[in-house]
Amino acid sequence: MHDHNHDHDHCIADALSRAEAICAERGARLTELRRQVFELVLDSHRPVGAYDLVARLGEAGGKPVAPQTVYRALDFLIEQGLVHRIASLNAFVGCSHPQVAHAGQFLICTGCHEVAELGDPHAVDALVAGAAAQGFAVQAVSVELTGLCAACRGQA
Amino acid sequence: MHDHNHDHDHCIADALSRAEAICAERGARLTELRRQVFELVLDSHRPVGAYDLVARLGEAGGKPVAPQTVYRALDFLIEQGLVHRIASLNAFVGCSHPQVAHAGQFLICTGCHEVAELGDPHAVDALVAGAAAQGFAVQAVSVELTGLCAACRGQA
DNA sequence: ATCTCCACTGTGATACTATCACGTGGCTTT
DNA sequence: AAAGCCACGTGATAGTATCACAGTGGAGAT
Repeated sequence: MHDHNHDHDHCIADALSRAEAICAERGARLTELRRQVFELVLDSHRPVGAYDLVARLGEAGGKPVAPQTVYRALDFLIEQGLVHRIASLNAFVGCSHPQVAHAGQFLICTGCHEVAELGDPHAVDALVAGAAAQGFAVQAVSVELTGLCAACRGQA
Repeated sequence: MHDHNHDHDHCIADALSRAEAICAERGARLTELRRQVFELVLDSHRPVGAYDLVARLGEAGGKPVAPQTVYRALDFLIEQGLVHRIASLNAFVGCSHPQVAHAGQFLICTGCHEVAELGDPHAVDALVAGAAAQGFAVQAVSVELTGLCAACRGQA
């Protein structure tokens, strides 16, 4: 599955504490709802649909939650750089390195549906430079690579 | 508007004749419907929503067209490399260089909403190489840069 | 201590995007 | 001529996202 020999519980706990630190530092309010949504997004390394989150919150929390509520929480988490949106999947993933601001570069496996981040500032710089050469001022970068991860390649 | 000193009518006619040549060569059938959809997509250099196309076909063609019909035509055009899908906008644009197969790299202007293509194979190669270094086999690449084009920067 | 404001959330409706499932007709292939 | 594939028609439905308005509670000001 998604186990690349890592302690996922620890991974989640770690991300949560980092998130708390980041929000505290910025004066952003990581409310209970937002924390719950963040936890659910972190639950796997797979992208999660907004309506999946709606459903899971309904199961877990007792009282059902409206889509709007989830989208608002996601907007917050994305603003804080804790969550990324995968445009090509209409889905969301937890960020692996929320400390440093960075444009997302995602490796999306069609086999196991896991998503990894590729931290290659050089390639992004090249893209931004190329755009600048055409007079284009880049504000946001979205790089999404679809394919097969190492584990899934092995199985095939 | 979107006029960077180019003859847009000629631009469309040119794209159409190239499309016909490409399809003929491959034995792909560029039917009347598909040609109409392609023309509408080319009509501006802005991304067009599928339902925009549905509406415009309804106005122009007389008999209303179902979404499914448009999506099928778009699927065909994308397969042939004549049209690209912009995931971050859920919209479609005509391809500038249908002759050569290429992964799309798009410059999306938030000012005028025009989309240009950035043909920088080097940056893409770097991304693919970076992915390969993690054992990831890339099948498809999506690069979308949002920002301000030269013209819109000038106005601001 | 109270007031006030504003950010957060609740709630119902609605818009927008995309696909499923099934049927029909035409053109190619044999 | 028969078989079969491909494009298209059609109605329903699934999936994604936002609008508009109302209530609530906490942080800071007076």
